[in-house]
Amino acid sequence: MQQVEVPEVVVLRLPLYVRALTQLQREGTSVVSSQQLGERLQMTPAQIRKDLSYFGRFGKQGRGYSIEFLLEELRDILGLNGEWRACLIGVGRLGRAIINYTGFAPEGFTIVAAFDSSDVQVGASVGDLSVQPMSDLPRVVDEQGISIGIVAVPAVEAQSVINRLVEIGLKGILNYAPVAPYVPRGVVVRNIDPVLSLQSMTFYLKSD
Amino acid sequence: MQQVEVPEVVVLRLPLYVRALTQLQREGTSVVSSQQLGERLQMTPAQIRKDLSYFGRFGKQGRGYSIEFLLEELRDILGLNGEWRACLIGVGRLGRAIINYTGFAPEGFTIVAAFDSSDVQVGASVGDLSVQPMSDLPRVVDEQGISIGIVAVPAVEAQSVINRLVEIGLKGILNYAPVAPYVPRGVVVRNIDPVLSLQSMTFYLKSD
DNA sequence: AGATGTCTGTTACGTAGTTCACAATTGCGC
DNA sequence: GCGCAATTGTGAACTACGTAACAGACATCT
Repeated sequence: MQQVEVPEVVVLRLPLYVRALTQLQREGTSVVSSQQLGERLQMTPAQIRKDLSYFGRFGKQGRGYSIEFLLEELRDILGLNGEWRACLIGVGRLGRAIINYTGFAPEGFTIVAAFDSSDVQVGASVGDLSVQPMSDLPRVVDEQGISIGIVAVPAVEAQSVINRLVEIGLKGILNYAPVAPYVPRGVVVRNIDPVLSLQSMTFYLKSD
Repeated sequence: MQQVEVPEVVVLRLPLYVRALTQLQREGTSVVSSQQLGERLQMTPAQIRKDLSYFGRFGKQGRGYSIEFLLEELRDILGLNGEWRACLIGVGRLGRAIINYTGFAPEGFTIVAAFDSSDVQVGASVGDLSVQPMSDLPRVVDEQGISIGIVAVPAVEAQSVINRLVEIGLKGILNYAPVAPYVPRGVVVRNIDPVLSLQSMTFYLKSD
C-alpha cells in the first residue's frame, strides 16, 4: 500500500497517537480534531495530519477524526490487532523483572518462553515460566509461534545471542543490553538503554 | 562555549561514542580513526567528525583520535566526570527492579533515596534504601544533593509526580511510566517505554 | 436551501540533519 | 628533508523532515 516509503520517525509516532486516542476514548470522547490531539501530544496539528496522510484519509473535513475508526485503522497499520508472542533470553535480575512487568500483556505482547545459557538457571521457575536451555530455542520459537526476542543478557553476550536469534529467523528484537548490536537488513532492533538516556541528559544538566 | 546550538541528535550520539571508545580502550587500542569508529557504530565517518566538530578539534590529521584524550573530552562535555545522584519515586515492582539494576552505579549514577505515596510502602526496605514519604522529598533532595528524579509510578500518577519533581527544582527526569509528560522548558525528560518500542516494531514485522 | 465556520488532505516552502569532497596537516619511509 | 599515504575539519550540496497555507468538503444554523 505505501507507495512513498513511510519515514521511520512517523512510524515511531503512531503508537503515541494510539495511546492518546485510547485515553480520549476512555474519557468518553468520540471525535477529535488534529488541533485537539496536537494539544495533548505537544505537537502541531499539521504534523499529525501529515503523518496520517501517509496511510490514508481517515478524517472528515469540518468535523475531525472518529476516534473509534482512527484507532482501529492505526492499530491495524501497526499490526496491534492480535497477540505478539515473545521469548526472553537471560533470566538474571533484569530478565526476571521484564517477565514480571505487567505493562506488556494488556497491549498484546506476551512472553511465552524464557531461556538462559547458564545451567544454573535452566529449570528454574520465573513468573509462571520454566527456564529452558538455549538449545531448545529453535524448536520452541517454532512451536510457540514466537516472533519477537527480548534480550536481557550481559553486554558481552548480547551480540552473540542476537546473532543466534536472527539465525533462527526472528525479525524483531527488543534489546535491554547496553550495546548497539549489529543486525542484517530486515531485522528490527529496539534498544532499551536507560544509561544512554541519562548520559545524554547530563549534558543539559551540567550547565546549571 | 557552544556558539552554534548543538543539535539534540548529536548530543544523543555522544554517549555512544563514549561507550565505543571505552570498549576500544579496554581492548588496548590507543588511537582510532573516524573510519574505524564508524565501522563499529554503523555510521559514516563524516558524521562522527561533524559531531565532534561541534565541540572542538580533537583529532590529528593523518593519525586519528587519541582514545584517552577524546574520551576525557567527551566525558567532560557530557558531564560524566562525577557522580550524579538520583531519587526514585514509586517502589512497586518496576521501581524495585530499577533500584536493584546494577548498570547505573558503574556509570556514575547513584540512586540515593526512594519515595512512595502509599503509606503501605513507606518505611519498607528496598535494596539498601528505606522508602520515604513524598512529603520528605524537598528536604531529602536538598540534603542529599539529588539532581535527577526517576519516575516509576502508574501512568495515571506520573504527570502529577513529575509536576512535583519540577516544582522542587529537579531539572532531569527519567520517566518509566507509559505517558508523554509535559514539562516546562529547561527540564529534560527521557522516557523509557518498551511498549512504545514494541508497538513501532510490529509495523515492520506484520508485513511478513 | 444557502450561508458560514470548521477542519481535513496536500502542495509548496523552510529548516534541520547528513553526506560529500577537498584543502590542510601529520606521520612515515627512504 | 622530501614525497607519499592517511586522516582530519569544514563549507557546500543534498536529503529528510516539519510547518504553513489553502482549496475543497462537511456540518450546522437559520
